[in-house]
Amino acid sequence: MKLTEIDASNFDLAMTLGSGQVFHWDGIDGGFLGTIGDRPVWVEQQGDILKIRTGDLDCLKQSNLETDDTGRMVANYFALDHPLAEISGSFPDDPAMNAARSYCRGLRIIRQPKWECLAMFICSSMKQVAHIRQISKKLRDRFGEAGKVDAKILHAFPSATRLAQSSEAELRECALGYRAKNLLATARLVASKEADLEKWSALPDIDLRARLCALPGVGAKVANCVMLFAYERLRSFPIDVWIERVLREKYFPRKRKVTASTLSAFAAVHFGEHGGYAQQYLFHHARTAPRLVGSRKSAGKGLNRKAKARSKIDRVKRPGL
DNA sequence: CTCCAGGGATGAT
DNA sequence: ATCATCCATGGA
Repeated sequence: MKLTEIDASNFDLAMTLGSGQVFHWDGIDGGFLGTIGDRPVWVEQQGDILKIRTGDLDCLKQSNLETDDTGRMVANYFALDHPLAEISGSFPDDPAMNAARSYCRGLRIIRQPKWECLAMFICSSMKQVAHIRQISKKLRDRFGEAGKVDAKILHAFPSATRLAQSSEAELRECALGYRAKNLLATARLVASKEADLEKWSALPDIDLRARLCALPGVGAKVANCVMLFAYERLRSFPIDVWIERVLREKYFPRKRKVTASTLSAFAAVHFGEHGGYAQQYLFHHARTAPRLVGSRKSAGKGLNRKAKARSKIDRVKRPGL
């Protein structure tokens, strides 16, 4: 097995893979094992160098050394060509953004395969990252093509065609719950090319978002994730509960009646042309940065044990913690 | 506009 | 061990 090395400055592999934009990489032996499209890959960062080992899928043996493009393929996937200094320099200068910017140095928005990204974000609805990772693994192990890097076995993400041939019951066995129906319906649209994901690359943001939102299981949040992580639309600003909390706390403090559309309109103008990057930095910072002692104690928790009737009150209080 | 299904991990008790 | 909480979409 061949080892490839490439330069990767201003890049933090572990933070990038752990920031909730992609769900299938496993940390192993100081590196990460996963797939890039159909290629099994093991990658490890040592300073400004990425060390890479690749394998093949069992179904297509092709160890073709003459046309080896491993380095370019990996550099493209991790978007090492994004001008990160320029991008983070374009973020607004405000306290929340500045804290996230310095915390997330080296975090990149990667270029994911479109179908895989769309499918996983359909599965992500109402799920937390740990659980989405399990869904990804189950779908891969059950429906994906097997391959290996050295002796390590792993599976590529199944094609839309393959999932279109499965059943809702089979998908439910992968812990998808009600998402199974949406994933299956969307897989069929994609497999039939009624939804031509590659062709949609040519559409302007507005039209692309409209097409994505017309797919079963895709609303504004999922569409924005797919636009950002698979279509390189770096303005797209997905708003989930974490980001909503950040926006309300940091940018609309002590204001009630801030609607979802107010927030997305604000985000579009405040964070600018690389808003998606800004969003990812704010998201990762909010989720993983150590909190000050005392500020993380949930004041209302002891009170809401039993009464369902109180859940309404709780909901109003939550964003404040 | 509001309400709520859905289900497995997670953290509090 | 139980129990509340986390969560996006789509339909009532």
